Amino acid sequence: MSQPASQRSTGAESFFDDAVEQLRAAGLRVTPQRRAILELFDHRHTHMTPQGIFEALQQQVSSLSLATVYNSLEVFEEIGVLNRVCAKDGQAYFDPNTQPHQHAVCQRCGEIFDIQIPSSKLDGLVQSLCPAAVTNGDFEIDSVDIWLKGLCSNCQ
Amino acid sequence: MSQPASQRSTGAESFFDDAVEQLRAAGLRVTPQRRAILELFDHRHTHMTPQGIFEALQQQVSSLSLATVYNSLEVFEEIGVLNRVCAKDGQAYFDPNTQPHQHAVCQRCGEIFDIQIPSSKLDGLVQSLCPAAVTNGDFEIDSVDIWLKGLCSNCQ
DNA sequence: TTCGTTGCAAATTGTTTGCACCCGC
DNA sequence: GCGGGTGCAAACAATTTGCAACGAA
Repeated sequence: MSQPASQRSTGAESFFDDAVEQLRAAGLRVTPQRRAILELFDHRHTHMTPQGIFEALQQQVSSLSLATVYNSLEVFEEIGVLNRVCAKDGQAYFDPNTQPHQHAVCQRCGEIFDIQIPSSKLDGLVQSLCPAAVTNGDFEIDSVDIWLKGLCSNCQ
Repeated sequence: MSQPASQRSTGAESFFDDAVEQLRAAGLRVTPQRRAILELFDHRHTHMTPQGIFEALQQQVSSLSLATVYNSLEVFEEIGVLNRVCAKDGQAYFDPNTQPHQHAVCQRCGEIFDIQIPSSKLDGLVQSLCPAAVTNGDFEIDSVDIWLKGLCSNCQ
């Protein structure tokens, strides 16, 4: 199958290049720290916590501050380079996949996986939930967040 | 419509009575503090945070400790009297509805509403998601967590 | 009377903030 | 050089824990 292009409106090649471009477009600076965080997401294309990012980087980036990691992640979220994902463990995970998608969490290892649900299927779901779905009268549904819970292939 | 019975295997009358019965059945003590928390859930049948419960009760229950609230909630969760619900705001909410159900969150006021989705419909959804839904090969789906995001009737 | 529970305060954990110094543009 | 960014340490917020006193069974 053809790999889905993950670029945004800018049309850059990779996640990293695209992110740098969006930083510049927003008038923000491309610092070594931000570069390092983006490169990390470019290599491991997974969901990571601020703490995890910090630990992964403090070896290579001398004197990196956890506060800077938080700061950068917030910036990345604001310009749409990363998505903040709040898992049930109370921690914030950041996701380089900014396309609409859903998640599956392994109940044993805690790893978060992306799920691509065709928007048509999702729309159908929302439609089927709409009528009298919410107990308290009419609730105007804006979006749907689906979390599958179970076991990943490694933990089964 | 007939109101759905919310009792568990014990067959008690109200949420409060049922909860007390389950406490005793588990060999745990029914203290004034635990009673107060259960009564609060019995009156306001909604989702509450530990802090919110504490604030609601410290007026009537002299010298109630926040630690006790946390402690009691953990006990209630363990014996199946309450469900812990982790919302996106990072806070833990506790839900007296222990039947399988889904949630809708108002993006403005933050209130959490229960949604009753027929299990047949939910099964259908899982079925439709199962085949090749998860990017990383086979993921063994155990349960599904659905969060509708939007505006409640009050905030529209 | 006994042992589960409570209250308090201190410890943890995740995240934010204030501020002087630094460096990308 | 300017002004945004960084690092550090302190501040916060949510939650947990240690321990002596307490009280439900």
